Amino acid sequence: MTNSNLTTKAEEILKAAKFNCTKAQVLLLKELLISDKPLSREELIQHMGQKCPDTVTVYRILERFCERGLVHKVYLQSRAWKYELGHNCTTKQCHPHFTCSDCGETFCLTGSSLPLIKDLKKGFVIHRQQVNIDGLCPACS
Amino acid sequence: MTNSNLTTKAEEILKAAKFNCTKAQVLLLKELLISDKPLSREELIQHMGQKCPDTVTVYRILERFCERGLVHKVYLQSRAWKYELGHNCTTKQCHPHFTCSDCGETFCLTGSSLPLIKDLKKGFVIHRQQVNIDGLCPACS
DNA sequence: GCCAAAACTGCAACTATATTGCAATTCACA
DNA sequence: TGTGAATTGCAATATAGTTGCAGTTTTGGC
Ligand SMILES: [Mn+2]
Ligand SMILES: [Mn+2]
Ligand SMILES: [Zn+2]
Ligand SMILES: [Zn+2]
Repeated sequence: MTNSNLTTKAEEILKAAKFNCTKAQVLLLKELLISDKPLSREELIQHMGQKCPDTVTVYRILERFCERGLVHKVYLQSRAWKYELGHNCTTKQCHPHFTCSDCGETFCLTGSSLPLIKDLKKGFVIHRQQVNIDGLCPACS
Repeated sequence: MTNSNLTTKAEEILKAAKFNCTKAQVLLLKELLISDKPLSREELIQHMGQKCPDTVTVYRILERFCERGLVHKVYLQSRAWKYELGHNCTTKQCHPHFTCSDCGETFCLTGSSLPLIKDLKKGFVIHRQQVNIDGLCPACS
């Protein structure tokens, strides 16, 4: 996809979700669109290079995106939160993630899934089920 | 279980895992033994009261316990890590956790489980699978 | 295109969480 | 009981995320 097509796509997504097409939001969304794994604030900032908005702005954009479900936080071993688009997830279930204990790399297992948990006691309402697997990746095993 | 029995139990566990029975390690392990959910460093310190060891010591003990598998870190929404004994978990799978988006309470779903993920690409080696569910607890739904 | 209101941004200060270095203390075990 | 190894406390430091506020950009109506 050309950079210009990518920009258009990002703008369309923002409009559809009723976000303003500010430079910072478009730039950040483009990074999320081309990533094949969840990214930390730090990683996003590195990828965005010189045009990168302020750290605080990055956090605030991510928070806004999360509030409306455009983006998910993924809770992994790393101390820093990671963020990814929600588009590979069903209503109640995110695809599983695999993190290598050795090299630290995280992989999105978009092809795999587990059933939603059953037999929850009365009164529990599931919003989203996340699966995280620790282990060794092909490069490290 | 009386407090003295609990102490004995903690000491036995420590010895079995080749840990020294220091005051701090016994005290901390006792807190983990009586908890029905994963606890943060902050929560552990509050529970331990005046006899509580230094914050740094708490972190270091937890780290040592984790290294040898006595304790697991649980990765939840909260920014602070949470810790629990590994004794409710099988080799490759921890019991699922449910965290209420409203009140923030975390529940150990020791009665439920999901199958281990299948069809992982060649070369991936699973160490541990964690399942985290966000939603509403009975009190909040 | 121009304007006002709303949304967004950057900077500085701040909070929360975890780590490191090092000297002092405690523990296991002979 | 004495000794080396393991553990601990304290102070300093690092890392991750938040808040307040003034200034800028964006949108939507004209
Ligand atoms: Mn993913
Ligand atoms: Mn648990
Ligand atoms: Zn690896
Ligand atoms: Zn609740």
